[in-house]
Amino acid sequence: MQAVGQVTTLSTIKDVSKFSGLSLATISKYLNGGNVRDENRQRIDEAVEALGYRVNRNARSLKTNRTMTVGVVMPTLSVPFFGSVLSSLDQTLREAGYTSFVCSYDFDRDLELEKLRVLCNNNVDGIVLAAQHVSAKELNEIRNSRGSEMPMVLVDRTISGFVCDSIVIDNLNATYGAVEQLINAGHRHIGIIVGPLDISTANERMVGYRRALEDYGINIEAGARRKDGTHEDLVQIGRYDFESGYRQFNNFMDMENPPTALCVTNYDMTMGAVTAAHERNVILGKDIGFVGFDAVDLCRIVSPPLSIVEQPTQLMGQKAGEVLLKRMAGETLPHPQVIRLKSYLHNRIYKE
Amino acid sequence: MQAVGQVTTLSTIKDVSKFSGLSLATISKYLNGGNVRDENRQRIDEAVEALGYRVNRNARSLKTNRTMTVGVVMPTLSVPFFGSVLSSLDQTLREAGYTSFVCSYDFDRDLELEKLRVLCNNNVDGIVLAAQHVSAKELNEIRNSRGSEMPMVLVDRTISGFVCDSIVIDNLNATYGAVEQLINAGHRHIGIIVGPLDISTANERMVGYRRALEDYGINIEAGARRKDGTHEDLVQIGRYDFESGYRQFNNFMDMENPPTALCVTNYDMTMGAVTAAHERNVILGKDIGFVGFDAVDLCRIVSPPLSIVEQPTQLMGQKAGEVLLKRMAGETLPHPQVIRLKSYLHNRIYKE
DNA sequence: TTGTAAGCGTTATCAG
DNA sequence: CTGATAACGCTTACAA
Repeated sequence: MQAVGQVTTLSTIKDVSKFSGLSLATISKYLNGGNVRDENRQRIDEAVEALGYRVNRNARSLKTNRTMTVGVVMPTLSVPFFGSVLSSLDQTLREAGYTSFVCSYDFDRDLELEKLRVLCNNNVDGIVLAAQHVSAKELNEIRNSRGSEMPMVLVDRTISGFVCDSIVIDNLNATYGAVEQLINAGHRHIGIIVGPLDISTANERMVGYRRALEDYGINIEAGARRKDGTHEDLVQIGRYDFESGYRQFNNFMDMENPPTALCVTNYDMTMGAVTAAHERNVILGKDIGFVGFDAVDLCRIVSPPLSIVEQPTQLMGQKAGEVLLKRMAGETLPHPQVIRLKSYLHNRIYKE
Repeated sequence: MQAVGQVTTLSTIKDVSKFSGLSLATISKYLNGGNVRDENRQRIDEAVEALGYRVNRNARSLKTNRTMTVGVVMPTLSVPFFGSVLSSLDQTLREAGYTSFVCSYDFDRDLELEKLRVLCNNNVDGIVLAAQHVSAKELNEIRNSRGSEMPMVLVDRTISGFVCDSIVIDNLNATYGAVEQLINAGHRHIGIIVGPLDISTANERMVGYRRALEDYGINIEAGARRKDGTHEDLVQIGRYDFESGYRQFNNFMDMENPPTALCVTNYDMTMGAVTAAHERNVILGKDIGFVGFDAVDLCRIVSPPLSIVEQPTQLMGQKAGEVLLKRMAGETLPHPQVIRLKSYLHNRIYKE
């Protein structure tokens, strides 16, 4: 090592050893909860305090093969949904002594893979992933890219063909229930704004919509024709963002024969739709039947109040943490552990 | 090592060495961009491929004292503002070969400190922090808790007394400009909803408000009296959340002598205020002068359009990355490097 | 260009 | 209970 200025080199166990006159082994043992003579206990404490010693977690990890960290990979950090999941996930893991590090792949395919790989190389003890583009094959490869199988839990979104612990919402029944409520309120001409169909949640939500209509004997296409005679589609596919909700809502309203009710299937799109409705002076719940997603704040405040599907984000994070902790502790559980959480329908019927 | 089941133990350079018949040194050198004979190049590539070798970054870090990772600590991951900063920050760092790991302290004081400490112990090469509760003394301690001074950049929020590179908004002039515009539009009785004053941004925004009024010779207290004769305060302190904006807006409207114009100083509070206004049938920009913050989506869509202060979140993340990269590269720059970014006032004057 | 060997800061084994 | 000592997987002089 060269002398580079006045660098106060970080103190190690070796320094603590010199300072206290005890051996490395004794100190390490004590620092890891072992028993030492009371007198030595004090000497070590003093030395640690005096030198400002802090364990080098890299060195420790190299030796123990554990980092006590968990990697979390999310599509974005700009939407409240994931933030809320993260918060309870982090807390659950923290209570067990783990730290979680979050990465966003910003909806990007390559980045999704890269982030996962980097985490593995950094030796996290487990991974929580809200997956989108990555394939079952790639995930298997990643999971086996180290000695023992990397503990892994999928949240919110799953990847078809990839057998893995996962915590998801019962998306199918979420939209089923929402649409059913609209049907019960007398609607027969119901539209839906869904997300990109390569995302499992979007797919499932659409299936729930279709099934509800089927079960009640309603033809999706019925009555939806454009001026030029072609069919109008009551299923509008958005990108899970504000713009999509805004635009697709307007698309619906501009139809020859607009739906009398609408189901909008995530937070941002719900915000977009509500904004568009406000702008057009369409009163949701009154002029048109409406069920949104996630925007629970909003439904309390808008008048008349909106019907909203609420997803248990906190619980999702907590469950994900719990399952991951078990896997990391090496508990043998049936594989995969799939937990499908129920969403809650805030049902607000409009009354004159 | 004991034989624990069928664990395919992860391959190391040693394995690559055996497989290829070359020495550790040669392989390491090649893997780090050094020159080897073409023939050996191939043998190594083959071995790496065959064994699925991946470098153990812990071991590497132990040796090199670099991890090529950056720790980012934020108050929350549930608001779009930080998500947007993170996105460009991550990209900037990634282009230089660094990976960023994000932690949220969920507005919690203890957690804020803990996250910083854990990151240091994990040997990140640098830290980006949006600080709130932590003191200058604590930050100095953290910055010096290792050999060389830990490169560190503050974003959005600063800590008084802590000398550090920081990328912030010119908050003072942001509200100054906003209030000035309201004054120019003829308002003399102007209220503001600010955030918690222990957050630097909130403080600065309030100062900007006060100074604008002073400069134009307007008395803040003028005319604001409650029914019981006490003063009403045109400065309402919220918590930077939706609820605060909603409630404080209503507080203002319920005053004996409500302000004729309002400045609301972050995204969530702006959303709350807009919602409350909508609910009360108060038309912002027409019935009452209004300038919000951050909610650029909204101002495009609401009618009449809102005046909004837009913060350059992307640029903030990018600049933070750039400064941090320089520090991590050991460039000698004047310390501290403080970059104060201008916000942009979307000025929408209401016309009948 | 290649190989040998030392050492990064820990933990863990095994005598004392 | 304590203390030498050998790893952990990698990088890096230095020697060949």
